[in-house]
Amino acid sequence: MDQGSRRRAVVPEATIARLPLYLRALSLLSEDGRRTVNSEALAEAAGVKSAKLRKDLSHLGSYGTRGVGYDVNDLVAGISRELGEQQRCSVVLVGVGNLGRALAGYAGFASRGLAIEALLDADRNRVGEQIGTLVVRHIDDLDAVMAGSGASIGVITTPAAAAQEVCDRLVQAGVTSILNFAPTVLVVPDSVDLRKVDLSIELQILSFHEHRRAAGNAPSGLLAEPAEEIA
Amino acid sequence: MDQGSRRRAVVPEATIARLPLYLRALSLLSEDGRRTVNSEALAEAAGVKSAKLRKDLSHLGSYGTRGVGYDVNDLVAGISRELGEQQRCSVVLVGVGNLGRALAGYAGFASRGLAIEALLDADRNRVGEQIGTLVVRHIDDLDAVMAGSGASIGVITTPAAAAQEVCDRLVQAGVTSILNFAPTVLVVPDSVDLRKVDLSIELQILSFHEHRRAAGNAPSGLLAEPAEEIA
DNA sequence: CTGACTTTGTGCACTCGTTCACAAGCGCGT
DNA sequence: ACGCGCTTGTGAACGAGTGCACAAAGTCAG
Repeated sequence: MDQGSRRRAVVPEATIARLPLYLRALSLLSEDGRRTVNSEALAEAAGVKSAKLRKDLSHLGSYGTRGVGYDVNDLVAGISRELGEQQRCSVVLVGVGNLGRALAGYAGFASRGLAIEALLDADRNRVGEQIGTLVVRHIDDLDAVMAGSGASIGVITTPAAAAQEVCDRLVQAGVTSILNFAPTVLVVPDSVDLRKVDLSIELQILSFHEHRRAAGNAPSGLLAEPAEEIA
Repeated sequence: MDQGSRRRAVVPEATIARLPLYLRALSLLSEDGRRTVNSEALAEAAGVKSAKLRKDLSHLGSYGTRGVGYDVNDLVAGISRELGEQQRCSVVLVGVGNLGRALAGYAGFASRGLAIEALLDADRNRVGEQIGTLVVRHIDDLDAVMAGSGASIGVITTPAAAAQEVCDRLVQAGVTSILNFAPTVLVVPDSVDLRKVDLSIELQILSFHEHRRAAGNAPSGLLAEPAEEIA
């Protein structure tokens, strides 16, 4: 059975991470009425080098035409399929603070096949609050929510102290992928896919570069030669 | 004299990205009263392998004692210095939507030497609103704000459509590092350091793995081995 | 003081990802 | 019909990062 899965043996992780980028760039092009686009133009729109773009796309098969470029619609379809947007993936979000609200209100999800099915929180004061089209439910309703939605992805936007417990409950409820925004290290069974986003770290990295830039401006004498460093 | 700048020739980018993690783990250990910690324990607390931790730390110099481990306080001081937390880095945040609010309220910044100095928005309805200790100001006040704070880092949490214009204004106002949360590709002069965080992409990556898991159920061997160690 | 034990720091091999450069392939003009 | 000029797809070189395994360097008991 080698249906369409000839070349799709392995798609590198780094490539996967860029596909949504390409998809977004392609959507803009499509709205502009572009029918085809070459790797140079698409790469620029996505903020990558053209060679990288071509190699990435080559991993999902041959969607381009030499001498012409890529058919915008075909490519959108191809990438979408690769990302699994056919089967609308249901998401449960736990922790309706500012960040949770931000994610709940993010328009990009729905159009990408990702539907946030439920908002949960441990704070009874927040339960019942309406956000967008959803109503916040209590975390204890998790099992009921899961039964109703068949969600398989959980998003944690709780304070760090609550994250591990929430994580455990999500796992027990049958969630198989978890996206953690809480600034803490979570432990999950090997069978669960765990990703982490740490908003503060990005700023600290910038701060580092800022710092180094300032330091690098200093007189050259400071950095000097390694000279007698060894032994 | 030759203070700490002996070995700091080059610190790999990947290492820098993990330093905040170590710092957080160390803070917890410090609060628990730990005076020293070995690479094994710290690595587990930070969610990395011990060898990686040691190599990372070795890039900032020799903060460990063989046979004992690392002095928690020394290490905190060393990493903090490396990250440039001495000079409190001022941050200007533009776009006070849900995400902007979430970042503004994030407690972790202040304790890491990162101070959000100002919140700006283009929406006059939001101007004047108080968030934490700050009052939202209009984006047109940017130059005044910059003059008063000397901020060098800008954070963009506006809708995608407004991001490039905001970015340009930040650059013109003298910001030298920008963290972009808007789902769009920004163009900046080479002299400006630009980083990007795309919240929706992370979810799409999870969705992909979810999809693949469902689709590619086991051409090869069995899944996984029993869980190893879950502290 | 010495020897055994612990833990760091690091050389090396390996994997993963990026970049270059170019042959293969395709459409178009003539 | 046919070569010409584009653009893709990809082999190969390169570079960054990871993990292993061990020697170096310290502590501690006796």
